[in-house]
Amino acid sequence: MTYMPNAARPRQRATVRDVAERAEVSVSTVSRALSGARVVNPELKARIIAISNEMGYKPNQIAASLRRNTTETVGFVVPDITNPFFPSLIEALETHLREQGVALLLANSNNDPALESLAINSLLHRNVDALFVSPSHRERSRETLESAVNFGRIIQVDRFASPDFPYVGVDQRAGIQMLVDHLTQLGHGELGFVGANDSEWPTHNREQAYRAVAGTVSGQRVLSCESTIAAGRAIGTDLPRIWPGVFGIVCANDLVAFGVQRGIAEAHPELATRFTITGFDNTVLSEAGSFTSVQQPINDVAREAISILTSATPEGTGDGIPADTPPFIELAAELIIRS
Amino acid sequence: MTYMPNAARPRQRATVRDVAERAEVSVSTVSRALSGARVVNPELKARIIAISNEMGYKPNQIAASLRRNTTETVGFVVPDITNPFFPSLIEALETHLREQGVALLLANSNNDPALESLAINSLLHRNVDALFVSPSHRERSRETLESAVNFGRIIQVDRFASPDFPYVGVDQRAGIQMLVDHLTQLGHGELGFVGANDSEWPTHNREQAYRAVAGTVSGQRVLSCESTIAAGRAIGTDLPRIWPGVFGIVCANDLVAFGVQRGIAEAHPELATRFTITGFDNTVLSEAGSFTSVQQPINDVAREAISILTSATPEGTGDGIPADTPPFIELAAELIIRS
DNA sequence: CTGAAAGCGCTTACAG
DNA sequence: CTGAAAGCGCTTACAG
Repeated sequence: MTYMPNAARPRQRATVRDVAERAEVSVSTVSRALSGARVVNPELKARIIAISNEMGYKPNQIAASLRRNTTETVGFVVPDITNPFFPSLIEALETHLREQGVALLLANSNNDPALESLAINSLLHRNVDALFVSPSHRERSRETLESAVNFGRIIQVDRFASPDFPYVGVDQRAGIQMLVDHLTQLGHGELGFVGANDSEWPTHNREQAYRAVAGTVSGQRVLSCESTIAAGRAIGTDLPRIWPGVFGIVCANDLVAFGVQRGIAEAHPELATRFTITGFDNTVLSEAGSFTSVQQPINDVAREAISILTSATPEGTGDGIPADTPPFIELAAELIIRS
Repeated sequence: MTYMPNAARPRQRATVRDVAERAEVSVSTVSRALSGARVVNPELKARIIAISNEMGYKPNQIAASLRRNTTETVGFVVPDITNPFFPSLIEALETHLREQGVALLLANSNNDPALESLAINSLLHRNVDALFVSPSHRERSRETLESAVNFGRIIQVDRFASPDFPYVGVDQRAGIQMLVDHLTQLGHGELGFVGANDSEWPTHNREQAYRAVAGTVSGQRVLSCESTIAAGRAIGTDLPRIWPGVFGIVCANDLVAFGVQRGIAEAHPELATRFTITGFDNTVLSEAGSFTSVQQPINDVAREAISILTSATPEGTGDGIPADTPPFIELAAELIIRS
């Protein structure tokens, strides 16, 4: 009951030394027996393992990290964890990493390049073995990333900001092509695109793809907004006035699509059935709104991103300049059609 | 171009020693100047800071962690990151932690107590300073948690499994009361509850609250299912047959509510407008389905959970038995009414 | 106010 | 196959 600061408390966790003393061997032998890094006499090994289990010994990963210069931890900086796409991606990454005993340090940049910079540096200084990042800003994230170029293992996922680092994402253009084809087949001669947004790589890229793929007239029909439900809703409210007679709407992502759909339903319920709204990312929102969307192969993206890491050639000039240009991988997407 | 393993590469990062040599002082002085842990001659301090910046020196947090026995990292084990409630909670926690320079190690247990056990131990062995966990299972998570009792700083958030650790969540009963009152005021004399689920603390608790709060007849009208959209949808499809004449439906959470709503809309569109479905957690799903839900004070939950940590008395017997019974905190929820 | 030294708990050359 | 020793990069009593 007396005051007892942490430092004065009896040590809670056994160390290699404790195990070594109990087993009457050297710490080296304990370490080797438990890590399997080197051959140890089988009987001795068994005895050490038994004693170690008995004592509930677990190696202190921090000490091991310091010595081995590897933390078995990777960072992931996402721009917006409340966009349901990212939890799915986090889940996929984590599942694959767990198999390799790697843990995930997560940071949310809130689509703010300044916060992102802090987050990236925070994770880097925690000596993550690798850093996955979906850059918040197509242009303004670049500087932060490139200032970390001497740390070799940064992988861009889903969003791209710098050619100096590998990228794994989805083939946006093919996805947009599928959406435009789908709308056309449904009889929508006139199309429009909602959610152009220069700051984010995917929305910007989808806009570009749309302009290239839709017809001359439809290709020019583009509205910009933030990638939020609220922004989409505001536009949806006005859409029949802005583009009279246009009912085929390609949206930059599910957030915007969902908002547009709701805006129309609220302000123009009588027109709702004439519209066909499409999204992108096939999140729970497109399921919610029952609109067509494009499914990214999230598991493959995660696996590919991780494999870049493990397959990375240990070559390099040693001064931070990689031997080859970093891979830029775009995986095929799938159209998920809904009523 | 020649093969050069990592170990042979020129050291990338400056260390205290490098800074000390360049500044012609001892490493102790560098450490003190940069950490501010002790008074250092102001001019000297300024010079050291300048040199350190120039060299781009950043302390290796792993080494500092080993020495100080604190990692400035906390773990958070969530049961289902694809339930939009948890990303919101993660975001809130991370925001508050960031202010204190603490990073978040995230693990997803996928509602699986076995995975959860692995995740908890993985984070513990990484020496997190504290561990937040939303236990996957009301009963089966308990053993895992209690086996970690010698690690003092585990906080249960949103879900409860063991009385040995603090808990912060929402007042489920008050929330359910508000929902029942709301439905009654809308003229629904007969109510039913969908989504009873013994394995999860919140759904179980909400069911209990519902039974206590709804009338004698309504209180017995309870259907069990998994906490997923799909399970809710399956029930929704059958609901008019199961409970004819009952149109006021309290659901265990937004996932179930959303599913029920869709199931009804798909299978019985003519009845859809007669139903009033309510959810819980006020996620994007209740926004999506435009149904009434209960908003948890997520920011307060996060803040409260963190403050338990910092306000923890350093008392204790030193053998893992805390001086008092751990706090059990239920914060007030808010009814969000939608059409 | 500053420095020399110890030590956090591991892993891994180096000898034998 | 095993042990004694060095060392990862810090921080912090201990002396002065």
